[in-house]
This record gives sequence, C-alpha cells and structure tokens, in this order.
Amino acid sequence: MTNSKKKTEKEKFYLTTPIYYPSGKWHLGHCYTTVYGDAIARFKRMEGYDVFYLTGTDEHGQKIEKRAESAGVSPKEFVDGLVGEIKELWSALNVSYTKFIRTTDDYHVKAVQKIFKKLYDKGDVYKSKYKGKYCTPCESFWTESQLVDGKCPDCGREVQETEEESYFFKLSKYAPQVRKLLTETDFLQPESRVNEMVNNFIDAGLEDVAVSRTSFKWGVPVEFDKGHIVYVWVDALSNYITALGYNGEKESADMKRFWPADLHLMAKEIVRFHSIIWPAMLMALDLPLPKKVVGHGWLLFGGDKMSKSKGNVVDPFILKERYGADALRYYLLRAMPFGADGAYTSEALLTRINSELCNDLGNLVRRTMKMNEQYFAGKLHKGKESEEDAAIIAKTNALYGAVKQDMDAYRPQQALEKIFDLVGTANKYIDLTKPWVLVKENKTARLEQVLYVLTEAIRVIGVLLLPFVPETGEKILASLKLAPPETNDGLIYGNVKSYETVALDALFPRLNVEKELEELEKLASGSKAENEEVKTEEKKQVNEQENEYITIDDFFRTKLKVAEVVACEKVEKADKLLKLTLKVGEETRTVVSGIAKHYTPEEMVGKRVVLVCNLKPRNMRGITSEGMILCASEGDKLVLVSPETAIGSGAEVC
RNA sequence: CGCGGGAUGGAGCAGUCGGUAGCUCGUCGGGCUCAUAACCCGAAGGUCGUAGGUUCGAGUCCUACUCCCGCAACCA
Repeated sequence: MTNSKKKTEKEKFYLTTPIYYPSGKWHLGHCYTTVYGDAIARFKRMEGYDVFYLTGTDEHGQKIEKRAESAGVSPKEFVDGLVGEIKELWSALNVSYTKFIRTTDDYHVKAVQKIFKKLYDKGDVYKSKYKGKYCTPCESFWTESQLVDGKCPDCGREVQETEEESYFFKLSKYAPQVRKLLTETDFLQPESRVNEMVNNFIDAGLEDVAVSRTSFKWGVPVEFDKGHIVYVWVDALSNYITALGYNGEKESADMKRFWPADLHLMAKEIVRFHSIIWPAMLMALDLPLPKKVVGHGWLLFGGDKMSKSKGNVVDPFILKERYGADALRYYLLRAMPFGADGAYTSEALLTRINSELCNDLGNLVRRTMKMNEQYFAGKLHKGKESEEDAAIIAKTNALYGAVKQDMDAYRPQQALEKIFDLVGTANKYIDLTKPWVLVKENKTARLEQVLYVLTEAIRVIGVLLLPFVPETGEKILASLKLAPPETNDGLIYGNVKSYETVALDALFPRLNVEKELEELEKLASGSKAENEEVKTEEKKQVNEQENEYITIDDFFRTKLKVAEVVACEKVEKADKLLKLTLKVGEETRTVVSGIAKHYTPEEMVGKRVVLVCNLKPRNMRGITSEGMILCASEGDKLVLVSPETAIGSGAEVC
C-alpha cells in the first residue's frame, strides 16, 4: 500500500513450497514443485526483489513413528537420513532456497505450541470428543462410511463406538469468509480448483477439524494438556510463519518484512488444506492472508509405450547424474502444463534434451561462437542494421517483457516457450543471412553485424535462461565473457556495444536415445530391486544372513494345494476383485482375488489353480476370503499359476 | 448415480470473447555446410469421441451417450 515509499528500498517476495513428508524415496514430483519455485525465486531476484524462498520437511506423525519403530531407530534418527538426502537433492538441482525448515526444529516446535495456545485462548480451538468406530485389535478408528457391513474393513470384526478426546479448530466459523476469499478474489490458481473446493468442501458443510491426537506421541505436545499432540494442520501449515520467526508473541523482523507470503506453491492434492484451513487459521490468528495459492498438477508415470516394460526410472539422482541438473530442470519446467497433469516418460525427456537443448540451443550458441572466432577472432562491434535484422532485433527486444508476463503469472513453461522461440528465430536468421557467403564475398562489415546481432540475441537468451537452467545460462554468458548480471536491466539489442567471445564446449552432448532408454531400463530394474529390499527390511528386521535363505521347514509352513474353480463372479463395487468358489479335495472354499482386470469370471470356471490354504482369512468388501491363489506378474501382465497337466483338486503342492 | 480430469493428424499437446484447425516430435522430399549426422525450407497426414440441439456460422455453447485416466474403494 505504501508503494510510494523510497524507490531505493527493495520490494520483498516470499514464496514457499510445501514441506515434504519424509516417509520414503524422494521422487520427481518433489523436484517439480521445488524447481518450479526455484525458477520463480531466481527470476524475482533478477527483477530486483528481496526474495525469501522457503522449503523444508514435515517430520511428525504416526506414520513416521511406526516406520521408525519397525526400522528400530528413533523417529528423529529415521527422519534425519531422509532430510539429509533431500537437501543433497536440492543442492544437486541447484535449488536456491533461502531457508530449510524442519518441523522438528526447536523454534518451530515452540512456536507451534504458542500458536495452539493462542487459538485456544481465543476460543477458536476447543476441546471436545472425537466420535468414531474403533477396532481394538487393529487399533484403528473408522468413520461410519468406511465400515463394511458395520464391521472393521480391515479384519471384519465388530467395532466399538468410541469417543476420544480431541481439540478442534472452529473451521466452520470461518467458512463464509473463506468462501468469499475463494470466489471473489484470485487467491487460488488455477481457477478450476475454486469450484472444486467450494462445491466439494465448503458448500457441502465445513466441519470443525480435529487438531490434536492422542493416538501417537511423535509430534508437538500441547503445552497445557500433555498427552495431546498437535495434529498436522496446525503443525505443518504454520511452518510458513514460524520460519519467519513468528511465535504468537512479539513480531520478528522477518515476519514484518516478508509476511504475508506472495505465493504458496504445491501439488493439487493439498490445495484443499492451503485454500481452506490455512486461510481460516490465519484469520483466527489475525494475520494477513497470503496473496496466492497455486496448485499444479501431477507428474504422471506410465504410458511408456515405446519401452517394453515400465521404464519408470524416476530417481532424480540418477537422472541428474546422467544428464545434469539443467536437463532435468528444463524438462520439468517445460513439460508440465499449467494447472493440469503432465506425463513423465524417459523418452520424452531424452527427446527434449536432444532436440531443444542440444540441437536448437546448444548448436545455435556453438555455431555462432565458432563463426565469431573464425572470422573475427571473437571480436565484434555493433554495426549498422539492415532490413534483414529488423525482425530478430524486435524479437530480442520483446523477449524480456514476454517472459516477465509469463513469470508474473507463474507459468515457466510458457516463458521457456518464448525464449526458445527466439532461439528458433536466430537459427533461421543464420540461414537467411548466410554468413559463409558473406565471407566469400568479402562483405566483412555486414558479416560482423550479422554475428553481432546473433550474439546480442544469445546474450538476452542466456540471461533470461538463468532462472530456469542456471548452469547453462552461465555457460552461455561465459562464452560472451560476461558475468551473470545482477538485474534484468539492459536486455535489449545494442546494450553491449562490443564483444570478445570464445567458443566453449558444447552445452549439451547429444544423446543416443535408444541406448539411453536401455540403460535407464537397466538402472530401473536395479533400483526397483533396491526399493523392495528396503521395504522388506523396514517391515521385518530380519537378520540379513537369514534373509537370503529360508529352510525347507520355513517353506512347508505354507500349505499349497491344487484347487478347482467351480464358480466365479465379480465382486460388486470393486473393479479388481473376483469371488471364486474353489473345490479343494472335499472341501469348498471362497477366495477373493484381485484379478478381475485380467480374467473374466466365465473363463475362470473349470481352471485349476494353486491355493495357499493356511493364510489367515481376511474380509474384503464384505466377503471373507479363505486363502489366496498364486499368480505370476510382470509389469502389467498377470497370469495364473496352474498345474501343468490334470491332477486332482486337493493335491499338495511341494 | 462416490469425486475429479480428459477424448483434436502416427505420438505428445495449443486452441482465449463461437467466424478459414495450429505447435513440438516422428515420417517423406529438398536446401545448406558456420555448427553437436546439427541448421533451414517444403510436403503428406485430422469429417476436432458419438448423436442430437442453439446459431448465418461450433473443436469452441447446450443435452444425452460411449470410451479412457487419476483419486477413493479394493488388490496380501
């Protein structure tokens, strides 16, 4: 509001990623949000803003508590490893965050307690009963709708009506204000999410949310009521203010300077919390609201038709290692459409690297620099423009404005498109002006001017590329013997009057797509195996040596028998389940199996299959499944395991 | 009727307020030689899921339908 202050004072820009939950491997999805934020942060810095870019990890909760327990370490130890990894990842990808917050950080924990107390004192947090159905053996709460035939969906046993004490946040009180915020401002982007939020959650009736739990310990204890743990909403969401030093009491300098946030960036599945609960919390705390929440789509995997099997090499470390941070950053930023889901395929990644980064951009820089070197020993001076130059000069001059417009709308994919449009124009310009002909005709002045025009375009491209692919931008500028500029001033033709350029190594080496796909495939199966190892290790802490072999006795603990399918039908309201009636010797059993996607009920009847007889019965969609039939699967393919030739049902498998 | 997204040339996508259907990759042909077998030009290829409707005119609006994909549920 006080824009008319002194011009000398830098404007601030505060943006955040979500804090990520360290429960498993970090993947490309995490990278997307963070790199997206980084591009914006870097761009804003070049625009002269005082940027605060926050990221971090959300480390509390039951899931982590359990994981740590089964891994035999403390929750903090469990989480420390993963946090170390994600920090490595960000540094590998050149993410320029200002601060990394962990919800286990001391100052955060204390601040959350203060915030909780403040909300409580205000009356917006109150103690009540959390009603639900409790299954004692499973130690789980279920809502009415989750129950199957009124019984525990997990084990099929009776559940008890139980009440648990819990603190609630008066979300309902703020519903009208939040609704207004969503419908009457451009707070939430893309707009398509607004209806989704309003229709599905607000207008459906906003209930107060439970903000404390007593079922686990790993979290921030409620200061004035030990035994209660602050639940994720208050704990995690408030990171955006605790990171600035907010603690409910005195104002911190950073809080004063940077709050409210200019942009909260996240994937669509948590838009709900950021666009409803978070604003309501801030209202309750009497704090200003963030200016914008942007929910981007998901990076989807699969649909890899070219490579035979899954080909899901999505380990960002591997990709970075092989192709470099910039290639990965470029792909992520370029391939995601705004607001919608994007697909990851290794093939698309490789094609993009080759055709756009390597052929179009890399080659443009290289051929130009080589000509500079060859014809003028790299020394160029601004000359007289000719008609041929008009179009490319106009584009060069317009590029910054175009990129800025897209970046102000937080659309890096479109900004990149604009930059690469100039790359294309420059390549065409070379064919248009034919420098090699000018050489032969001794039109030295014209030749120098042509190369100067190109070099100027490349300079602007290089600078504007910095936020997206920082290493590449720097390399381009290094070719021009320029340092990355502090600001975006001077991004117009003619700003640098003379050059002394050098031809450096290729920006991106050309990749053999087929070969790389094969390599990635190999690595994928490797890391997949690794993943599975980790999982089993987590589940059971088996001694490694014992893990390699089981004894014959171990094997015979599994009772396998041949069974004949006598009847089969689809399970209602479940698209993967078939209900099989099996004859095992004299006995008849019902088994529910998730093979409906691969076999029809009709073709199942009469088949002989292998049944695990002594598996603990389990309730699935209201049907008790007494065993499991063996299948072999490979990727999406799944086939039944059957006896090779006819053998009586009930025959033992050994 | 659980929630949501989508259906546009071989593949991946753009198409804003309704007015001649575009881009990238791939394919084919040509050009050039400064450059990383790169670059440039041209061509082939789409009745815009189906059926109705509104309109002078619909990929773009309305209705119904079909199919696909996420989530949820469920696959041990």
